[in-house]
Formats: sequence, structure tokens, C-alpha cells
Amino acid sequence: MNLSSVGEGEDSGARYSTEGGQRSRSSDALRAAQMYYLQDLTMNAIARELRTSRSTVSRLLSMARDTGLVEIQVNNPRHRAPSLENEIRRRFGVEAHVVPVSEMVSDSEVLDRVAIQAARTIGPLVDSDAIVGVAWGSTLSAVSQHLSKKVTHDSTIVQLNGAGNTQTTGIAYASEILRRFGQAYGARVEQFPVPAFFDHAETKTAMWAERSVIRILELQQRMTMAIFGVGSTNSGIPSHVYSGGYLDDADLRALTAERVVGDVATMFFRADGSHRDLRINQRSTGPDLDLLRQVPRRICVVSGESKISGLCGALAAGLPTDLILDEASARWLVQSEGL
Amino acid sequence: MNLSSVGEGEDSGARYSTEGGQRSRSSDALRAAQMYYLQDLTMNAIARELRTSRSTVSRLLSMARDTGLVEIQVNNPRHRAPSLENEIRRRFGVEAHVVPVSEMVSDSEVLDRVAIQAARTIGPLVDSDAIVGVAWGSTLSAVSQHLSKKVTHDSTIVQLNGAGNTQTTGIAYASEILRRFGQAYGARVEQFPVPAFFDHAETKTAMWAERSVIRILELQQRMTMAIFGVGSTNSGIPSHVYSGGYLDDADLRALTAERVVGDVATMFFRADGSHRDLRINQRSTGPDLDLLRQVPRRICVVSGESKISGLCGALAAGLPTDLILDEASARWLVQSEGL
DNA sequence: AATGCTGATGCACAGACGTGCACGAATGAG
DNA sequence: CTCATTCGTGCACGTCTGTGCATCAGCATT
Repeated sequence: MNLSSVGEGEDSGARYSTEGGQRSRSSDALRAAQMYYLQDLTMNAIARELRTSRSTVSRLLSMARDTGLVEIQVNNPRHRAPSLENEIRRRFGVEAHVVPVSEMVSDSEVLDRVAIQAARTIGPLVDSDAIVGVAWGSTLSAVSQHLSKKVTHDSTIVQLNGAGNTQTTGIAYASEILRRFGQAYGARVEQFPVPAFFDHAETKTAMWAERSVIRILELQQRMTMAIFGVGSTNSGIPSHVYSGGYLDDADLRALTAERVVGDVATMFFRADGSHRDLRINQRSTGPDLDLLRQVPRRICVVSGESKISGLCGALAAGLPTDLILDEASARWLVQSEGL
Repeated sequence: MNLSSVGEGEDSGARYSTEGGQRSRSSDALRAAQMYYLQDLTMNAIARELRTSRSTVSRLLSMARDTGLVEIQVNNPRHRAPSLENEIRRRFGVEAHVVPVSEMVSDSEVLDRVAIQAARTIGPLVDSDAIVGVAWGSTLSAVSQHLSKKVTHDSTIVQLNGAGNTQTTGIAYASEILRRFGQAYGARVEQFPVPAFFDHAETKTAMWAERSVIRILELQQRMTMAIFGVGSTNSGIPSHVYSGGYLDDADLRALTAERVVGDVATMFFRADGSHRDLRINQRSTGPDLDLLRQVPRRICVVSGESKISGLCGALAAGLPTDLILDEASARWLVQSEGL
């Protein structure tokens, strides 16, 4: 569970260096994983064969899972009855991953469970040489805490939009998310050290001509995957962007007047998906939505019914290709027949 | 564990038909699997959400595993130290899967554990539209008992060589192996109802012109995968072929005189892999080794050091592309530097 | 209607499992 | 050398999990 306890490179093990018997901690983990998951031995039996204690085997196994040595996948047979997934695919043209959650659990638990499953769903999709754009926000923060390791080469995590606001540079918050992604996949991390919104559109124009910024923008153009949540304006609980000091009162009034329903990576849109004529987007540092739509795989993580109106806008705009959301929201989405 | 208890098609469940709540046993299994393996809930928590008992959840999960709903794979990072796998690949040009087994366990347990791991290794390799050739013998029998289900379409299991001998038609034995493969992958099963060896080569020639036989031979020519063990002559424990009434004394003497070291699917070969001039092969119903070598994926399962000399011959003949064997045998193989 | 059969269920128990804790071996700094 | 730190280990405890058993609902047969 505790990623930081997992040795980064080879065995820094104290014990193994002298034992000579060619055994490293990670090779023991591999043997244990094979015996446990492939041969169905008990941990006790494995402990005897490895001449160690059962608890060590337990720890070896959890390390094997955390480091991606063991991969567990749940296949969803599509050819089954008209499931929520199928219905969403038919209606919105996105691949849905519905997280089963009974309606009795709290919102924060829903978020947590969606995040865990999102992390496990994303894992297998990240390959070597990938360029993964990552947004920030409470959803992504939760997801980032549950990523498990996977070995990739020459992959890059790039920040989708600036995180600074009038109070902080936002670095501590957004970069922590990015860092976790980078660590999980052994990827380079490219931060985007700009505020979420400029005060003046001209500043953005100027900055967008700076080479340090251009480097990030070019990376974004070559993204193979993008991971983001959605913001929703009319939600009871306003999401991070709407309450964190990023927007002033005038901005918020403008959003309402323009019938904005939500945002992805601080780029706003209306319920019909339109966004080009929104003034505020000219000051936002998020990726142009036309650019975003060119990314081959665009994964949207949504937890909680408060985000449905924003999600509908994102779907209307054709932003996600894959959608990970909790069951209750999925039902809502399907039942919002009107749209 | 008990494959026969797993419902074949949809839910024949008695309870669900009346419950109306859109829930089938298999959809419950999917939800349970997602919650258990993707969200890390305990079975108790899952039981509460599904409004059932914990033991039912336990059974749902084991069903989900058996039916291939959940797949667990152990990735072997090749870039590691000079492992046995790497050494075998380098020396013999085959992909090795070494089954970790300490030296203290009995031969029969080794066989069992190799068989379990072989079954799990083979599973992911069988796809739709595959034509899988399967031999018979004690090794394959053990493997067949541990296959877990996987949904495929239009795949075929074809028997590699006849199983009849002077005492029985061999059908009960070989067909049971085939049947298990067929059931696991939802595949058609094509038996090969001929003896393992004809008494006279002319009979084989005649039979090989029969359309019923030609149909099988044509299937064999289109195999996409072949799965077999090896027989070994000089082993302490003679394998099935050498003791089951398939060969008479004269045959056995001839094998010794010709310096035969083993067989694959009742086609014999010497230590150097040569086989064409062996008289007995003209009466064997196994696939010509040149034909076998044309199959894209050829998986050889070996358990026990007694089979090493036979295995060496098979490797010299270039028969397997993939080799699943126990660790002790793997060490022996690597240490037999002389060859 | 009565009967037997199949298969899912819950209970209860034994065994398997995860984890906080204290200990000791290796490592590095002073 | 000595001390502090780090990290892997085994123990012990409480929880979690697999499974034999008895039960019961549905279905088919007599």
C-alpha cells in the first residue's frame, strides 16, 4: 500500500548483498508471486520454500502488486445485456467504465473508490514512449494517490494547465499530483509553471511566445493520452476551480451569464459543448479543446452526481474517449434522456 | 476450483428469474470482482452492498476467476539478471517459463504445480479462431485439469496423435484431456480415432488416404498452436507411452538400438534431433515433426528431471517455441553444457 | 399431489491473511 | 570507533477468507 516503502531500483537490501545465493528481494517477490498467483500455494507453503516467514511473504506479495509485477484485470464481457456501459457507449460514443457503488455510501467514499478503480484502469493503458497530459483537481488528486507502479521507458507526464492563482503558485498542489504520476510510471514530469488564468489575455499571448512555454505546448500537441476530471458550475459543492481563488466575482457572474456548465482543465464550455466564443477561455492556460480532441485517448474521471451537468457539456463537446464514473452518476447520465 | 460447478451459459439461476432486479449471478460476479480486485473492498463490505452473505461473495469471486472474468498475470521483467529464462532463451532459442519449485517436494507435487502454472500460462495465449493441437500423456492430463475458462469464438482443439493401443481404444483417456480443453475455451473438439501406432506402415498409408483422417490432418496443418509434453526413454519412471502397452518388446529394443532418447506426440527422435530415418515413426500417428515445426506457437510442458534427455532431443529438433518446466529441470538443462 | 433432483444460500469453523510492534543487522556521518 | 538511521525480519493479534454441511426454492418426473 505504501508506495514510498518500495525500493526504487534494484535491491538496496541489506541482507541480500552478503547472502550470495543470487537472491534479491525482487526476485523473491517474483517467485512468491508465481507460487501464490500461478500455483495457488498458501503463503505458509511459500514461506517454507523461500526459508522465510509468512509475514515476509505477505509483504513480498504486496510489493509485487504495487510494483506491477502482478497485474490483475477484470474483463467486462461487452456482449452481455444492455448494461450501463453499453448504453453510454451507444448514446455518447465513449467507452464507459462504471464503478459499482451502492447508494448508501458517502460522497467521499465514492470519490475514493472511483479513484482507486480509475488508477487501476489507467495503469494498463500507459505504455512506453507515452506522453500523458494530466490535469489537476480534487478528482485527479485522489486518482494520483492510488496509482500502482508500472515500468515504462521514455514516457512523459505533462501538466495540462497552469495551477497558480492569486494566493499561491499552486505548485505544491498540482506538482504533487504530477509527481505521483511520474513516479508510478517512471516518467519524466513536465510542469507548466503559469497561473490557471491570466488577468489579461495579452499576457497569455505574450507568454505563449516564450520558448519555455512553447516547449510545454509542443509536448501537449504530441500527447498520446490525456487524463482529466470535470468541473461543474451548478454543483452544490463547487469544485476546486470555482472556490479556490482562481476566479473573481466578475468572472463567476460572467460564467453564469454565458450559461457555462463546466470546464475541463480550466477551459469552459456550455451545455451544448460550445466554447470558442467564451471570453474567459482566452485567459485560461488550459489546452484548446480542439487540440485536446486530437489526443488519441482522453480519459475523463467523474465522481458524484453534482458533476453531471458539467459532464454532459464535456460529452457534448466530444472531449473524452473514455469515461470512468460511479454507478449513480452513470444512471443519471443515461436517464437524462432529454439531451 | 470445481469447474463442473460453474454454470455454462447464462444464469440458469433459480433465484434470479423471479427477482426482477436486473441482476444475474454473473453480473453480480462482475460487480463483486470489480469491488474486490479494483476497489480493494473486503468480502464483507461487498456482501453488504450486494445484500447477500459473505460466503456467497467468496463463491462469486472464485467463479469470476474460474470463468476468466478476472485475469491475474505475473510479468517477468526480462531485463533482469542472467536468469534461467534468459539463459535458456540464449542457448536454445525458446521462450522459457520456469516454475519455481524447491527441491524438497515430491515428484507428483512438482508435476501438479507445473501443470497449474502451465494451464495459467497457456490461457492467455489461446485466442478466437485458434486451432490448438493437443497431445496426450500424464503431463497433458495434469495440465488439462487446471485450465480455467476463457471465452473464445470458433476455436478448435485437435488431437495430435492417436491414443489407441493393444488393450484399449485409448478414447476414455485421451478424449477426457481434449474435452477439458474444449470446455475451458468453448472450442470444438476434434478427436483422432486411430491407434497410437499401427502394426504395419501400410495400414497408416491406407488410412491417411481416408477422408475422415484427412480432415484431421488438414486441421493439423492449419494449427496455430500445439501443446505437448515429452517422453523420455532412459527415464527411471517410463512415461505413459513406454509402459502402457503401446509398444512391444521388439519395438523397445529397436528404440534402444537406434539411440532414441524421447518422443513428442509419439514421434521419436535421437539426442541430435534426427528422426526421419526411424522406422517406428512410419507407423506412428503423430504429426510429422517437419509439420509440427511449422506451427507458429509450440508449447512444451516438462516436469521432472527424468525427462531431460528427451527434452534435449526435442530442443535439438527445434520442436518447442515455448517451454514450461520446473526449476530443477531448468537448472539441469542449463548445466548440461556439453551438448 | 408427491417425489426426487439440482443448485444457490447462510452458518460456522478452521485456516489464511495483513499489520503494528520491537528487534537486530547493515550503512553512513561525525 | 560510536552513534543514529534505515530497512528487513519474525511475532502476535485480530480480521478476513474458503469450504463442509444442512437447508430450501424451483423444476421435472411419476
